[in-house]
Amino acid sequence: MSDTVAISRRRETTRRRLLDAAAEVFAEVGMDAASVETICDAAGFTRGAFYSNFASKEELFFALVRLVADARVGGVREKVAALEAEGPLEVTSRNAVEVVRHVLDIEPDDRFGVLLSNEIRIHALRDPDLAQAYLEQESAICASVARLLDDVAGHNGMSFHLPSRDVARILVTAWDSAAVRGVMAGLGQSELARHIGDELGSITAALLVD
Amino acid sequence: MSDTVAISRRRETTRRRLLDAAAEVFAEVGMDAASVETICDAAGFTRGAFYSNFASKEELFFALVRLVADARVGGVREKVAALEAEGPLEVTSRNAVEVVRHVLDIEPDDRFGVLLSNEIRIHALRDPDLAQAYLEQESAICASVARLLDDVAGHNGMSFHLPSRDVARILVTAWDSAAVRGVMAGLGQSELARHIGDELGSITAALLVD
DNA sequence: AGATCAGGATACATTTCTGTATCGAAGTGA
DNA sequence: TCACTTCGATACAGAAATGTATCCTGATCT
Repeated sequence: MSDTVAISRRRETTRRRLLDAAAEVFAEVGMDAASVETICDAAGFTRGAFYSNFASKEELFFALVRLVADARVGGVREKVAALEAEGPLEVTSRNAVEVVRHVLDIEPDDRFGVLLSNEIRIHALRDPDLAQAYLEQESAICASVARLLDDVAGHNGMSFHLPSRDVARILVTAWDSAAVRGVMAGLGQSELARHIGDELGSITAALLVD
Repeated sequence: MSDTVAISRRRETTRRRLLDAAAEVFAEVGMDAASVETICDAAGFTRGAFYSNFASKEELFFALVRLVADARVGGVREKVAALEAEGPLEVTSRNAVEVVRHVLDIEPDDRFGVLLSNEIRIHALRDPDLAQAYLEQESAICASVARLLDDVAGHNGMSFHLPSRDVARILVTAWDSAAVRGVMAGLGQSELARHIGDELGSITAALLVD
């Protein structure tokens, strides 16, 4: 009995290492340009291990998308919960920027994350299953952000020019596009974060009614 | 003399057909998943013609990106100029939606266009040269839109909560993301256009100060 | 008309990738 | 300790893609 357990454990870590390596390779060169062998090299395995765990590169990609989506959504939920637990945030239209910096903190995306999520995005544009997963993920994230916005605004007697759900979507969208521009401009980790923060801050301020 | 002219003309149309076919194939399956042969089939040529015109698939891709970028920027400039030539647009915060529908008209992007521009985008994320081209294109488009916004707002004694350049960027960004969501949701041409229009309209209204 | 040449087609050599079938090592239970 | 199982490594065959070298056609000029 402990037999199968130990064995599945090994299998699990192998799968995981392959998935991690694949994420990196996919981010770097894209899913289509990545060969199975390249992924295996990066993971420190041979193709034997790969085909023992996945039927194809596509199957691995699907698994990876699920993993990433869950991680993202979970991460946002967590951070939002943490923010709310810190007690009511003090906000005025003046320091809205600071609040959004907190929201930004939700996902300190670096180059790697931006590349990976855009890789997922383009494949979701072509595959209905992936599209659904992508839309659900985005929707879940927006819902979390919207809740946070409601909370913050409510505790400060403020509101937005749009339903919080729309504001959330705009912010998430702007965050993504700012990240893309930042990566293209070759910004490093910290510059990237500040760049995104500034952008989101000014948008939030503009959408706030006080 | 008319020799070389006629010959270059044939060459030009061959190049063009290859570029058009490539655009379609790239949009459909992505640049990395597209084989040179597939592109040639789509264009009605063999690989001989291809390698007689391009050194590699990458070179063709670069040429295509330039073409698309120029077309986009030019298209936006044109439509904006046309809108401005129609005379001062009447705008109130009430019909801001309608004005933005005009702005939307700038580029009635269908599924094909969305796929292609996102394909270009992800490669630009990985290639510095492409990145520069991409950023310049976006910048040029935003500039046009910003001019239009200034014009419209000026003629109506209104302004925005943000510099028009920022508003333009937000709108272009939102437009892109709405298009992506629409394509993922499987919307057709007309639904897609309305979806994007609604989105941009409400954002514009929210950012308008009257 | 005949010569010439550009440009696309054909044929070929090479590389790369995939997927499967088989092997061997390491860990586990009796 | 010995048989057994699992799982990753190795070896192999086939397919697909690339790039080049050569051929062929049709248009142009004298």
